[in-house]
Amino acid sequence: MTKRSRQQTIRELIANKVVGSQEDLRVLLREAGWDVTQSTLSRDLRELRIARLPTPEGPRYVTPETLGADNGDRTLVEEVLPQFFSSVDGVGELLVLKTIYGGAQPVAEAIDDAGWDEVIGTIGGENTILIVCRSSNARETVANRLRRIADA
Amino acid sequence: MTKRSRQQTIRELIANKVVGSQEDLRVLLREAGWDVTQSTLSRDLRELRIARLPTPEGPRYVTPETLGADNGDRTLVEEVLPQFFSSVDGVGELLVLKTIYGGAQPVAEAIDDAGWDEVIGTIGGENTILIVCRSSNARETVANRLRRIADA
DNA sequence: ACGCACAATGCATATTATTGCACGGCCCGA
DNA sequence: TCGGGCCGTGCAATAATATGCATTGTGCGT
Repeated sequence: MTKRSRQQTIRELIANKVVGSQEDLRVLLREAGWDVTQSTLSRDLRELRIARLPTPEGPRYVTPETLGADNGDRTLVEEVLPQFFSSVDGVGELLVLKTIYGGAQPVAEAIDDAGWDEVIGTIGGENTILIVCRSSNARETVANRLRRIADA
Repeated sequence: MTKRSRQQTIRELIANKVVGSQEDLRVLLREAGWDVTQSTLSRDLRELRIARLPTPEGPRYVTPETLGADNGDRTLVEEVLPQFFSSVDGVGELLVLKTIYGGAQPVAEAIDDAGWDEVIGTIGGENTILIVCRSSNARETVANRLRRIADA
């Protein structure tokens, strides 16, 4: 009955159901025994810092934790690189790829998944990825490939 | 002029400015040389998976990546290094800088921001930073510089 | 018990976002 | 060269969200 428990319920609903609008949420809450207006929900969501994320299937409310984790299913280098790419440079067998802040992790993962022969492994920080290549030559190849993909 | 570059610009704007509405974004884009309608932005934001997060100061658009780490303080190497420095060592073009626990991230960022020519890139973990230098020689230069700054 | 302060909420409305539809440009195959 | 399909976009209508203001309830000090 209290505001706090209502907000707790909201958290659970958001985590477990598809909530596309505050009106959706209102209905779910009614089934759970609460009856409040959309205004209240707007304020609740703000206090809970629950974000609204647009998706191909329409808007969805998500918790910040989910937001970080749910980067969708975009694991293709071709898809993710053009969005995050900043620059590429290197020395010896080492390639250093820079991305916009927060982009290193997803891009590193995508490169890993690509399974390129020239690449031995990757390490991603916040905005920098270290790519260890098989040779200096391989480094050039990969660098060029990355540049081409980034420009797509 | 292309959709992709526009979306790239959107990402940067979202990352660096306070964007509270699609109309805000429209204005910023116009200053950057694009002129599109709010409808288009609605679609762009969906494709970019940029979320709208309610805050006490009103709604804000944020990238999923940004959500986890909100650090607005610009930091100078001279400021953070003496505070966190532990040791520096290396081999070949690689420099390994150790800091006290938790210090790697801010220091790595500060070094990035410094924009030293000898440095190709940095990756920070919890208490260790890997610095990729342009050459073995460059590594020496940087190592000495770091030591000097750390002692200040 | 009274009255004040303040949190919580609803109501009405302002502000924002989404979307159906249509149109123009482009690329491709015949 | 001529369609045909498709992508990107604007426009306008619709849907959804945020908020100013009023009201109610609750606790507290006197």
